[in-house]
Parts: sequence; structure tokens; C-alpha cells
Amino acid sequence: MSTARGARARARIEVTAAIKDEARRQLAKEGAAKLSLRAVARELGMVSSALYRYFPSRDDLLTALITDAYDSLGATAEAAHGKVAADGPIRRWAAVCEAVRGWALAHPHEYALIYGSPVPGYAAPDSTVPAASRVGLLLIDIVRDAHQGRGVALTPLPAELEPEARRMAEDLAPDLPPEAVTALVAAWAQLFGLIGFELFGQFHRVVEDREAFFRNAATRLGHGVGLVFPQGGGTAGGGNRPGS
Amino acid sequence: MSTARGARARARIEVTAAIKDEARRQLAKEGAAKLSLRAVARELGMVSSALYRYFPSRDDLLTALITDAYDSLGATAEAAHGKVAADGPIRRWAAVCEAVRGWALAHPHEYALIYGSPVPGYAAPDSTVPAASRVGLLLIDIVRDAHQGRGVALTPLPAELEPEARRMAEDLAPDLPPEAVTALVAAWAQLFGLIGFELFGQFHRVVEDREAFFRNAATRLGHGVGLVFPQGGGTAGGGNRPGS
DNA sequence: TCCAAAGCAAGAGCAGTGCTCTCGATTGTG
DNA sequence: CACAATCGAGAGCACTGCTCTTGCTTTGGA
Repeated sequence: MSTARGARARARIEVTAAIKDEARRQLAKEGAAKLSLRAVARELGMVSSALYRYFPSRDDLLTALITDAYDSLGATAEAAHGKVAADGPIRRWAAVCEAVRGWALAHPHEYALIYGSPVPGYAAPDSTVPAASRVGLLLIDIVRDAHQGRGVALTPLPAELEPEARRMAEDLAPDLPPEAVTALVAAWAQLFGLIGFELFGQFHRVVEDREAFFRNAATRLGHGVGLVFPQGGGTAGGGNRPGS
Repeated sequence: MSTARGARARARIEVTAAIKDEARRQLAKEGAAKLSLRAVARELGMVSSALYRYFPSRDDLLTALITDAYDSLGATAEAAHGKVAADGPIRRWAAVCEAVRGWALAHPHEYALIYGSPVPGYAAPDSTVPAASRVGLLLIDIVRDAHQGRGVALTPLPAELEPEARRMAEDLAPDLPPEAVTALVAAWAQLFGLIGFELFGQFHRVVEDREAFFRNAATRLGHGVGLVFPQGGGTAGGGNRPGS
């Protein structure tokens, strides 16, 4: 059903893709604030008004780019995870974190679009939720696998947070202990804090070797959600060989 | 020397302040993207070109607002810290974190201006550095005080990070152990990750009781940099009474 | 096969933007 | 007092998002 029946429908999805491509190109070059519908149309050899047949407004174009960016990031993270799926949880956790950072460094403006300040009056429609959740779900899976084997000791929750923690666990991962879910959500936000600070220049003249710094911070983040050290497996863990 | 000698100079700083005030008002209402020089001028009863006598460009106006925002945040954090200066390190740490979050919630658009995606081709001039550093310096002070008394055990650094950690410690706090400084910088970034996620809607349908969630996450962040529990002081800690 | 309906690109036009330049008027200083 | 610096006002340029109307082309049903 998704195969276009007529030539017209086919042309429509092609033009739509071309518009998004050109918009993405301008986005990467100048940033979201300077993304101009007219410039996109000009570059595509059409007139600005024609573009409104495909996107009812500039914000709708941005929404499409946002969804695509979430999906691109999610796919990158999932692919990176797939390559180390046989390793231990911290290794997988670190791999996902580094993949997210790598994608952010490679697509700074798209990253800013989805994790930076939201556009003026714009509220992301619910249609972006599935794409936006992919990285989070991946992290949940990793933590779930780690807790599957044996229970991991986490610092207990304060009483004031217990109901909320129970609720979050119910929503996100009913098979995980509430303190693990709470720590996970926090680590998830903190991960993007690290990346955002690096990307948005807050580490200027503060952190130089950002690669090493991030690797360490991300690993510590993993420890914070209960993932254990590679060599801590007891059985002379397979996976302790130095990576390239 | 800062007192204006002539009436003209006095008028100048007054008009400059009025422009920033009105700009801040529009910023709070519509966000940075919709901040219009013309609208500011209109509201002030002058013509747009007159405004260029005070700010050479829109970006310069934004820069002024950015510096002011950093200072406002820094002052808020310092004031909050001053009120609990006699308490233990984690309490002071948590107080600063919550003050930062409170300021962010009260001034979301200004927060987005300084910690959100940077504007297009804009690079913050070095003049913003001192104002931008205030919160970070405050956190360093707290950690320094905590480590002053007794050394606190932190997880050792991996070899690859050791030179960078040493360098950072040299730059930021030569009297602190490198692993503490590294953890502190990470926690600093992670703190703003928590706040940014809450503010920019990433916690939508995920975290409900954000107050409690943040308090717990911020406290755990403090533990991560070596700050100990209030009741862990041994001497039946003064400061364990439930705060209002 | 024919024809109305729908989809489409183009152009003109509106209201708004940042910014520049010029022109008088005001103001402070030698 | 006179000169120079400063300031506000206005016109104007190039640009933006967006709307509306005008024709042309494709499509799908009778």
C-alpha cells in the first residue's frame, strides 16, 4: 500500500524527499534559525509558493526534519549496539553512549534541533514520540539484561520519591526495580547533558581530550545504573580484552 | 567613574537599560527566535534605526541578554548557597542545584538562551566567560570544602584519562585530586542535562513528580563527586532535621 | 474515450524582518 | 560662541513566511 500507484504520487514523495534533503543541507550549513523556505525552493528550481503543497508551513518542515533526526540517531545507536550485542552490559552501554555522541558530533545542527532549545511556540507533536524514544528504549533493554541475571544493589530511594519511582517503573519497565528505573532516567538525561555541553561549547577551555573524558563519564553513568565492571564478572569475564 | 558625568551619558545608560528590559520582556513572552528589534523599538516609542545607536546588531543585543542571564543565574545560585553556607557539603550542593533548576523554571527562555542551542553563526565572546563560570566555580568551592577535611575515596581514573584529568585539575582546582575534578566537571554537565531535559519537554509523560526526581538525582550527583551523606558525619550530624 | 475534479507550479502581493544611509536637531566641549 | 559628536527620524534595500489567484497537467470515474 505504500507503493505509489500513480506517477503523480511517486513524484510527490520524490519531491518531498528532495525538499527535506535540501532543507537538511541548509540546516547543516547554517542552522535551524536560518533555514529559509524560499532558499530551499530556489535551490530546487521552484518558486516558494509551490513548496507549500508539500509542507503547510515552515514549522511542519522542521517537524519532519525532527522526526527524521530522531530516527537517524536511533538507527545509529541501534546499529552500534548490534555490533557489541554479545558483550557485557557496560560495554553495550558505553557503545550506545559513544554512538549517540558520535552522531551528535557529526550532525550538530540536527542534534540542536532535537535536544536543544525548542523553537518558539512549537510543541513537538505526538507523532515524534516513537522516534524520540528509540535511544531510551535501547538503554532500558541494556539495563534489563544486566538485571536479569542477578539483582544489582542500588542505593535505596528516599521515601518522597518512592511513589513516583514506582509509577515510572510501571510505565517504562515493570520488570525492573523502581530504583533502577529512576537511576536510568536520570542517567539518560545526564548523558545528553554531557553531549550537549560538549557540542554547545560549554567545555571550551575546560575539557580538551573530550573523547577520553566522555568515555569515562559514560562508563561511570553506566555504573550508576547498576552495570558492573567488565572484569567484575567473577568468571574471568570474556570481554576484558583491550579494544582497538 | 561609572557615574555618568553629563545628562546625555545618563540618558544613554537609561535607554540602554530600557531596551534590554523590553527585550527581556519579549524574550520571556515569545522566545529568542521571535525577538524583534523593530518590535522592541516600537514598544519603546522609537524608530528601529535609533536602536542601532545602542546595539550595533540584533546579535549584540542577544549577547547582552546572555551575559545578564548568566549573571542572574549566578547571583541566584550564590544567594541560595549563602543561605545554607553553614550546612554540610551535600546540603549546599543540593541547594545550589535546586536554585539553578528554580531559576531555569522561572526563566525558561533565558535558560534556553544560555544553555540551549547556540544561535546560528554566533560564538559567545570571551566577555561572557566570567558570568558563565559563576555556577561552576560555586560547585568547585563546595567540593573543595568537602575534600579539605578528609580525603574522600573516588573511583580511580583510567590510564587514558590521567593526563587530561591532571590538566583539568591544574586549570580549575590545583588543590583537588584529579579524579575529583574530573567527576565534578562531569557532574556539572550532567546537572544541566537534567534541567534541560525537564525544561525542554523531554520528560513529558516520563517524569511526573519532577521536584522529587530532581532532588534525588542532584543528591546522587553530589555523592558522585565525593560528597557524603548528612547523617554519615559520625557526630550525629547537625543538619539531619527535616527541612521545611 | 471524454470530462470534470483534483493536484500542481507560477506569479503577484502583503506584512513583517534586520540593517544602512542620510538628514536635521540636540547636546557637550574647546 | 562655534565646532564636533551624538542622537532620533525617515526612507529604502533585500530578505522572510505566507496567501491568493491564475492557468496547466494529471487522474480516475462515467
